[in-house]
Amino acid sequence: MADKYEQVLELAKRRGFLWNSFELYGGTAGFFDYGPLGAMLKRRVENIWRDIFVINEGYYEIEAPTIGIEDIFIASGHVGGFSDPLTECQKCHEPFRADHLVKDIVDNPDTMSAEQLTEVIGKNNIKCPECGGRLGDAYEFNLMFKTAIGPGGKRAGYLRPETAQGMFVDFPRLVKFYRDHLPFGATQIGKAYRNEISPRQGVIRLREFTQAEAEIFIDPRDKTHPKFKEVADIVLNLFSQEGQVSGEMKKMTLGEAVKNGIIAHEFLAYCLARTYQFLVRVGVSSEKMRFRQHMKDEMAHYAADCWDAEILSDRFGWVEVVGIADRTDFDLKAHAKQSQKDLSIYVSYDTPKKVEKFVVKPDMGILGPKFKGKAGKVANALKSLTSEQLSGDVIQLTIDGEKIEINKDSVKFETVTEEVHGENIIPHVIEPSFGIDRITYSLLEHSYFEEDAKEKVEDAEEGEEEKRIVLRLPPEVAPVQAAVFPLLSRDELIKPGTEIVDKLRKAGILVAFDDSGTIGRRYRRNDEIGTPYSITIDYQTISDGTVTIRDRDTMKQVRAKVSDIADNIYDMLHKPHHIFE
RNA sequence: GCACCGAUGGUCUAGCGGCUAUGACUUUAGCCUUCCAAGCUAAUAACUCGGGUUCAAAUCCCGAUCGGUGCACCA
Repeated sequence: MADKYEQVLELAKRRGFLWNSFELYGGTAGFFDYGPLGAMLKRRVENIWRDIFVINEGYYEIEAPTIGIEDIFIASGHVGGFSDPLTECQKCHEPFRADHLVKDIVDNPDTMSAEQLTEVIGKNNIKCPECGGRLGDAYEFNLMFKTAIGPGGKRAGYLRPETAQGMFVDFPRLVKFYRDHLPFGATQIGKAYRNEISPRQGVIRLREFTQAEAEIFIDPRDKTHPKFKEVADIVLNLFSQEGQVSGEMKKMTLGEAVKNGIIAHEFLAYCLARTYQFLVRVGVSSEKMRFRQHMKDEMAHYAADCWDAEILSDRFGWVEVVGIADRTDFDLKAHAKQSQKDLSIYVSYDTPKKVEKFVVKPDMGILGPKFKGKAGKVANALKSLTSEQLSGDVIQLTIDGEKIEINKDSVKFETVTEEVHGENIIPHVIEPSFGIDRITYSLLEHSYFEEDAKEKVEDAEEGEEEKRIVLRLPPEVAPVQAAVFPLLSRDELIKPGTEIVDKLRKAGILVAFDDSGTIGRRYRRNDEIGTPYSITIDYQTISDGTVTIRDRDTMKQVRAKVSDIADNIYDMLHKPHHIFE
């Protein structure tokens, strides 16, 4: 029996949503093309993401290169950590995970370098598990695609394995753009690349994929969110750390979840809410969606909390489509270290703090001429003294083994109360990271229905069952937004049809015109690509200037005036079904 | 990557050493047709690729590629 994945992919291939890449040359695993309808669908999904995160949250979008330089990925840990140690049999050329071969001999093979692993393999005389041949030196197989920048191959470049680093690297510029004010965020929608050893699961695991990521920089002392109230009552399917131990999912409001400490803080919970709204809006079923918290050992050591949005797919089970993490200051610190640049931001206190400070002011006008080259050292020595040590008439110092006496007139000191208005901190980062391809596949699967069509039509004949394939895409994401059909392929009906097509196109609506075959067939053709509205021109159109508009999901029809057809369709794309109610 | 299984028009499929390679649906052109695909006529369109065995290979053998399943892997 064909499962849902098979059905969806068959439709996707046939109608131009998804194609295996390079099919002409036999194809290559891990790559997919978006066909005409798929590319449009994906764009619409991305634009809804922009509407939520860029327009409504105000996290502007940037665009960084897809190739990164080595420093970036040394800082991010991808050069060192984003790899597996392999060793190859010299005889049968079978590759093995080097750390797995020695796991019975040493305690923590996953922390060992390739050289160390080679040594262990040599000392213990480990042979190829397949043919008993000698094993070669262990080497790191990095999951990043490597390339060379410029001629000569001297500078290494890597295809980015995530879009996130672009925002981190631009941090100093972003700080200025947002005029030194936390919180702020930047987003990026773009391609990322991972040279998977063995990609399977079709469109779920790709070697080249599209990510939509936001990096939101917040003040670590305040992880509340000003708009949290708006989302506190949203109920989500939460699969917490505890829940995973007991095997229990809980429906809970975000307000409760934060209050009970299940979600670390408001800001993260807020991101979960917007993620939920995004996924529902593009057509993922809320019934087949959950938020799963990373287990302690699954989370990166620096992460404060991490939740994945997962969708239930027929074949693959629960699939991660979004990761939402509080990454703390890890990334900025790593880049600060690697680049030797200060990546902190000055934050003001609500009320200035009064700080008592002991200040020593050596009088260089006296010390300078007296000590000449040593004056600097003397001054520094004085600055480190306490008020007791400075309070005598004569102050004793030892500089370079030499005893020096200084008159009290040469140095002034006092305790002052200073107002401190703020401090430099390294922001924490909240990172929602979306796998656009997986989301696009998910909504196709969740929108795919095969149903018995006869029940729906009013004057249907009893008896014969007939299958109708329909993609119940939200009108907002449907690639083709309206279809125009002359009831019969006759000139007197075709002409008003093409006029309506023009009208709709001028209104920015993607519309298809179809006059081939029977009307029923044309409805079905459009049902299976999710076209939400079909407009049919009949003889009544000629006499009274009305057409029928048919709703994809209910197959109901209403008559509407040609004169305001563009407004009507436009409204319905954004406020679904209203003229059918 | 390994092991097992598979690969025939756009889709599904028949063929299992000997043909001009089945059939259905789709698509296209035309006819018919006043609202939910499969009425009529016609057309287009396929043996995954490379070797080998044989007088003869879609069919048998080997390899590659792609796909599925299990193992491994999965920031």
